[in-house]
Order: sequence, then structure tokens, then C-alpha cells
Amino acid sequence: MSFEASIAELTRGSEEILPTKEFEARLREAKDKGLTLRVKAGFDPTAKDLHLGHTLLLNKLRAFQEAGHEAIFLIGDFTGMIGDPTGKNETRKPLTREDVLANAETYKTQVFKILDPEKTTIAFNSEWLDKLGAEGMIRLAAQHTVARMLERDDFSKRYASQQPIAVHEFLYPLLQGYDSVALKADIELGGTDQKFNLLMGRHLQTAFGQRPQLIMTSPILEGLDGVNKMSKSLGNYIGVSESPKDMFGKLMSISDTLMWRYFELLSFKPLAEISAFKAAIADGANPRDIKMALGMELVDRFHGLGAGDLAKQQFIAQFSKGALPDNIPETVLLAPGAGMALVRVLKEAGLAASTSEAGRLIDQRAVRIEQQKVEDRALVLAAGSRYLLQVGARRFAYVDLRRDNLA
RNA sequence: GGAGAGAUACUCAAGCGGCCAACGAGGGCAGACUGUAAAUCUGCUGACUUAUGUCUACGAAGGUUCGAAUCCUUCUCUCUCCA
Repeated sequence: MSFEASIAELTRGSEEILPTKEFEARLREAKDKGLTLRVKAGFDPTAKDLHLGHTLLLNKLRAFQEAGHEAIFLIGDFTGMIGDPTGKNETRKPLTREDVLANAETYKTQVFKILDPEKTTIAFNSEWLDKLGAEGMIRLAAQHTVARMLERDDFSKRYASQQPIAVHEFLYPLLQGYDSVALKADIELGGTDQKFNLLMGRHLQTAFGQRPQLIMTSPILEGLDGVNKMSKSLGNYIGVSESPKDMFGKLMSISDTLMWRYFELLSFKPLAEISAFKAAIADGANPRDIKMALGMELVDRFHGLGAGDLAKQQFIAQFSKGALPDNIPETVLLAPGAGMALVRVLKEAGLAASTSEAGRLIDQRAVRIEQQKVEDRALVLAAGSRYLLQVGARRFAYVDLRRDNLA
């Protein structure tokens, strides 16, 4: 690959590179001198799963890796313990070190679905942040002013709208920036919402006598709702370790508009192919079929070649043809007497959050037994049988209702 | 430290001492329609073996009252201004 083509590949899909002009020069310099650049991307292990939004950065990290540079996957085990209380998020529960380490472990396995394990450096920021201590922290804090902290978009917004900002939130960007110092990063990747923190890395590296890193920001991937960023707390995400069925189903549920965004940001398909899809739809093709291609590609990526096609077949069977899914959970319940009220069964089987909700669902004609709609809210199921229960289009369960002989 | 403003369900937000399990909007769930969706329309959105019943809920704890989200006291937290 030519140098120019390589640059194009590395910058593809990125939002912004700062300082813009220096990027190419630095890569050329590395090439000429035979150096590898240290490319850092950090993740706080605040939950068990990585989702597709994270993979934008991983894809990018992988691109650098393929270009021969050193990919550093930084796990923010220290910062994760404190919890980053950004934006509207309610203050996160502080995680224990055990939680963080457990999450970090699952990150490691998930991340290698994209990165090459042989060529990836994994770092934990507790390694240097634990040692920093109060004195180090204060020295770090002395490197920046409150006024400049308030330049950060979410800080200034909250300040303007009289929302609370806790002091430790100011420490966050400092710690993240210090990670770059500790790692001597040459390039740091992050989402556009990370820009302030990424720039902090440059600021601190300069203060510590290092050459400041380049920063590259990626767009923020919208979640399933197509509006908010994909995030665990909003529940609009697709986790990389979700089952093929769920992953495919969620991708099929996105709007036709959002589909193009996902193609642009998540697909590895050449841009020419994506343009061809658009042309096909203009000629009357069904967007559903194009969306299926996206679903297949991503399921294949995370579950192995062939998994995508299988997920697609199951999806068609269940939703297009109304067949039952093949993984219906089965629950055994003990009826206290001759039977059990349906509302209670629905709750116990996990199909409704409460008996009250179950009652409402029955009223709304959303509940089926053996494919037949239920009208009677007070229905009691007789013990001694196995029932197929269904709520709406996607909640299913077999319930084996047994008589409780001990009662 | 002083002065003022505020805290209502998942979020935002309305709320005359009884008609408040609490207007409205968003979100969510369900039904209809579909292409799986989106959009649109409709309904629901505290719990309880489902009762025209009970219990729990308007930052917390007390109090006034036949009756409190609404009035009083103290406390906690947030914001603004002044030091």
C-alpha cells in the first residue's frame, strides 16, 4: 500500500485530527525513521460489555495496528472506580476494585474480536494513578485553571443551567491526560465528546516535557433510537457479545435513515458498494433487505462467518412468518392449589414486571396462550400442564405449571 | 459565614388543604397499520392471588388538621448573589 493510501485508510471515517497538518508529517517521519507510533485509546470498565459504539475506536485502533504501529488498549480501572459522572448521568455507583477487574477481564476477551492479540498492548491506568498520591494529584491540578476547565462543553452547559458540578469531575480530564504522559502516547483516539480530555493530554505532555500527542476523534455512534449516543445507561445499545439473534434483531429495528449511518461507521464494506445499495433502493429495492446485509456483516464479525446468515434465517422465520423463536425459555412453577392466576404466572415467568402490569397487558390484548389471545384478566391456569405464553411480539416462555404437593 | 431560590414518578414539568396514585410533554410498553421498522392513530405507564379493597409514594424526620404534595418546625442536598 502506498503511503498516501495508508494515510487515507487511517483517517477514513474520522471526525477531526489535531493538529491537522502535523498528522501526515508525523506518520511520514515515523516511516522514514522506521519508528512505530504509540496509539492509545482508553475505556473505563464501568460495565460488563463493550457495545458497537466502542468498536468505532477499536476499528480505528486496528487500522493503526495494521499499519505497523503500536496499539495500546488502555483500561481505566482507576478512573472507572471513581466513575465519570458526565452529562445527565446520575452519579454512578462507585465500583469496587473487584468489579472493575472483572469487567476489565471481559473487555479483554471482547476487544480481541477486533484487535490482534499478538500486537496489542494492554495497560491499566491504576498502575501509575495509584502511585500518584495526593501530592501528585495536586501538582497535576495546578497545571490547569478553573476558567479553562469550564470551557469544556458539558461543564459550561451545566454551569450555565445551574446544574451541580462536583470538584472531582474537574480531576477527570486531568487524570485522563496524565495517562498520555505515563504512556508517552504519540496519538490518542477518542469520540468527539472526548475532545477536551484528549487536548488535556497534549497540554499535560507539554508540561511534562514530552512531545504532545496527536489526537483523532471519531463521530459518536447514535444508539438504536437514532437520536442519543449509544450508551449502556440509555439502553439503546448493541453489545458486542450479545447473541446473534439479539444483535441481528436490534439492527433490524433501526430506522431506514439510521441504517445509512451504521453503514458509514460500522461496515467495512467499500463506499462504492454502499452507494450501490442506495441506488438500488432508489430503484425500488426493499430497504429491509439492505438492512439485513448490514446485520449479517456485523453478526459475522462478532460471532464468526456464517453466524450472520443463520441469524437472518431465524429472524425471517420469527418475524416475517410469525414462527416461534427456537430458544424459548422454560420455567417451572408450582401452583399453590388447583391452578394459578395468569397475571401471577406472567410475573413469575418474567414476562411482566408485576401482576399489575400483567393485568394491563391482558387488557391490551397483548397476551397469548398457545397462540390464542387472552381476553379474561382473571383467568386461572390449571396446574398439571405446560403452557406456551407470549406477550407482544418478542416475549415468549414455556411454563410448566405443576401442582405443589407439599402445599 | 450571610442573604435568597429550589427539591414532585424513568426524565422534564404542573399542582387552589379534600375531586391526587398526582395535569402535561418526552421516554417506555402494548394494540392497529406496515416492510421488521419509521411515521401515524389508540390505550397503558406505583405495588399487591385482582380486590369497586389494601398498602406504599411528592428530598428526610417531626408537627398542625377530621383530612397534607400543598401549612409549620428541624434536617439533608442543589443553585444564585455577597464575603
